[in-house]
Amino acid sequence: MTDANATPRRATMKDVAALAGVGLSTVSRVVAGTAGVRADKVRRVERAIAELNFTRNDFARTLRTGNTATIGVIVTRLSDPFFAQLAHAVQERAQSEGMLVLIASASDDPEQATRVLQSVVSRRLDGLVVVVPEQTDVSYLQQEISGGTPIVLVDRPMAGVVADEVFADNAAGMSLAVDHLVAQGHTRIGCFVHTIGEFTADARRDGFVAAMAAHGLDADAELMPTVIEDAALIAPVLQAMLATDDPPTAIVTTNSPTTKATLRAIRAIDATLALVGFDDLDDADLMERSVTTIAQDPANMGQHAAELLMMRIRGIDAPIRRVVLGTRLVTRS
Amino acid sequence: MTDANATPRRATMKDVAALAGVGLSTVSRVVAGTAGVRADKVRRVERAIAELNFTRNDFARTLRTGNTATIGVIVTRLSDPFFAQLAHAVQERAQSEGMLVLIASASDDPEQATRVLQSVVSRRLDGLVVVVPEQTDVSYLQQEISGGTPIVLVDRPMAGVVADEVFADNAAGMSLAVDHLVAQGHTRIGCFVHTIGEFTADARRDGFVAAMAAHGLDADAELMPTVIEDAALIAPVLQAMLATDDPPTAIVTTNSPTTKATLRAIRAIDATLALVGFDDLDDADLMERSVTTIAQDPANMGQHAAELLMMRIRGIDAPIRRVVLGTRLVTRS
DNA sequence: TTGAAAGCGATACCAG
DNA sequence: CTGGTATCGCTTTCAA
Repeated sequence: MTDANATPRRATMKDVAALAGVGLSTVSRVVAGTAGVRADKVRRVERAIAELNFTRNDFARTLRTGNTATIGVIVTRLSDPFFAQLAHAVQERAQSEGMLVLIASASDDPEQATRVLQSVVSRRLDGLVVVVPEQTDVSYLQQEISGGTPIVLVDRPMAGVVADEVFADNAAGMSLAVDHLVAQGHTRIGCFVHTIGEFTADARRDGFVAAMAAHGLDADAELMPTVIEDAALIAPVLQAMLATDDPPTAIVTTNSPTTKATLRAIRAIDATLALVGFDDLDDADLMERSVTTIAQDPANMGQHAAELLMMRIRGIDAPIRRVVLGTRLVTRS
Repeated sequence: MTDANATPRRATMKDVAALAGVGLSTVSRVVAGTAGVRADKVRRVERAIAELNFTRNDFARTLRTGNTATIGVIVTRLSDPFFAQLAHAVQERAQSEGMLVLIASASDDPEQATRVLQSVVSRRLDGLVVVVPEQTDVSYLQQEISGGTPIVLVDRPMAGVVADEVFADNAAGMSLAVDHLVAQGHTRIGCFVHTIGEFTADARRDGFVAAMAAHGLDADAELMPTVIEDAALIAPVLQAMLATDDPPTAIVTTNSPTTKATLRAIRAIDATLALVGFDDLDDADLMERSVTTIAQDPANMGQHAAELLMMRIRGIDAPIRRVVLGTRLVTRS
């Protein structure tokens, strides 16, 4: 209240020590909760802390001790609910261990992702959960790992980085989708692949082909276009497919934007088709057309990633682990 | 590569200086990009940096300079898309200024929110964007503000904290909703309020009442129940309303979970009703029943919050500002 | 232009 | 039990 404008310098342990009439080390002990300080001194220190409104400077502490009690989560786009949930789960888990989580959003642009990743890495956090575009330059991550900073890769592997990993079982998921459709009598099934040359897209596409083969069915390349996640572009492709002699009666998609775009395309050209989408859709029950989906569980992925990281941070020296999480068929008719 | 297991100590500026054969300060200057170092020395230092794989320890830097180049964003739940988008927008804006963003998710539980908030505050970041449950204990935030850490409150005010604020114009939004329905000929309009005693809920409810009054219509208390965001609980309430002599022909809701729950309730009891929901719905175009909404723009809110914060961080000493952002009627029939 | 040296605020080892 | 004191790694005068 006195000296209202001049930003009052924050109290340090030295100030507390002076006011309490004890040594600096004693204050440090009290703050750290170390046992072995006489009760009356503890009280005096605590009173001084309250009076001066002291909070310890974590930067100094970190500089001295080297640990940050913080883990970093870098996801491609936080505005994507999948990643938001993933990040949230990591945070919840880490928090229960008293750690803080620095969440950073990297953007789809590999250049920018590299910068964000760099700036997080330079924070020397205790561990990192990483989901970035596959083209991102992550060469220095390996150095971090060998430098002792544990890293967990989620959703997709990164070339040149050997680390613990948490992935969805993409192939099994596609198998679930195909099994479901075949059980309903479909034999001409198409697969809309969201992109090419990326881990999840390729894995799901391959999974589709394998699942079809397992049923003795042919995965016709004509029915497996790589489609941009845009209804206006999907509609003509779909229409052309349906105009052939042997049109598909069902479609499987490889991610949720594609599922939504396909739903819009189907509506636009008023087609009749079964559809199974990879990744669950929120509020699918409210949709005009029911959609069966293959649900991944982002929260579960986040928990596993956090778990793995905590284990490494605690110094457990187990071999590199790859956790592959199952998916679930959510049937809606 | 040599000495593979013993975690190699990270190189420091001192190491770089030694290898490059220059003084410590020179290395610091090169790293900081300060002008006035002879080109050949710059080169030598850079070579040494590359060789030793040096990265500056930000904690030491922060300890010395006092600024973290990091802002904190605390939101109630990151798994809520609204907040995820908000946080993402802050991050994008901050990043373009070279700042990092620490995003923390606080949970709906005020106790836990308090702890998260505390731990973020103890990080002494350059600024904070805060959205926490209204019951959260934020007494110490005011100290932070007077201690020089700028804070921006988003979405809702917090008792006892005088800071810059970014809110949606809740009353005007409700007015948009009512105007729209009245223009369609509705006069008996209900309002499902998601809770009581919270800023947004109260503001929207009051806005509804005022908007009705502006049309000379009565906002019947019977038609303004406080409903839990659950279709099973809303259905009987709605059914009872419709069974009266003078049933509503339209409903306005005060947030998106309520909108969705109401959609489900309407479907469950097969009612015929117009509906306008506060907060836009993703993929509303794919829904069985079209829903007109009042859209807030979380990204815009985030940008404004970041802008305000940057301004304060730069030391602009303007009076406290309250930014009220407009909402938009998204008509779907 | 450059280097030496004094801190930033905590921790932790050592005597007492 | 307690209090000095030497760091942690960097920035920033201050002289040279």
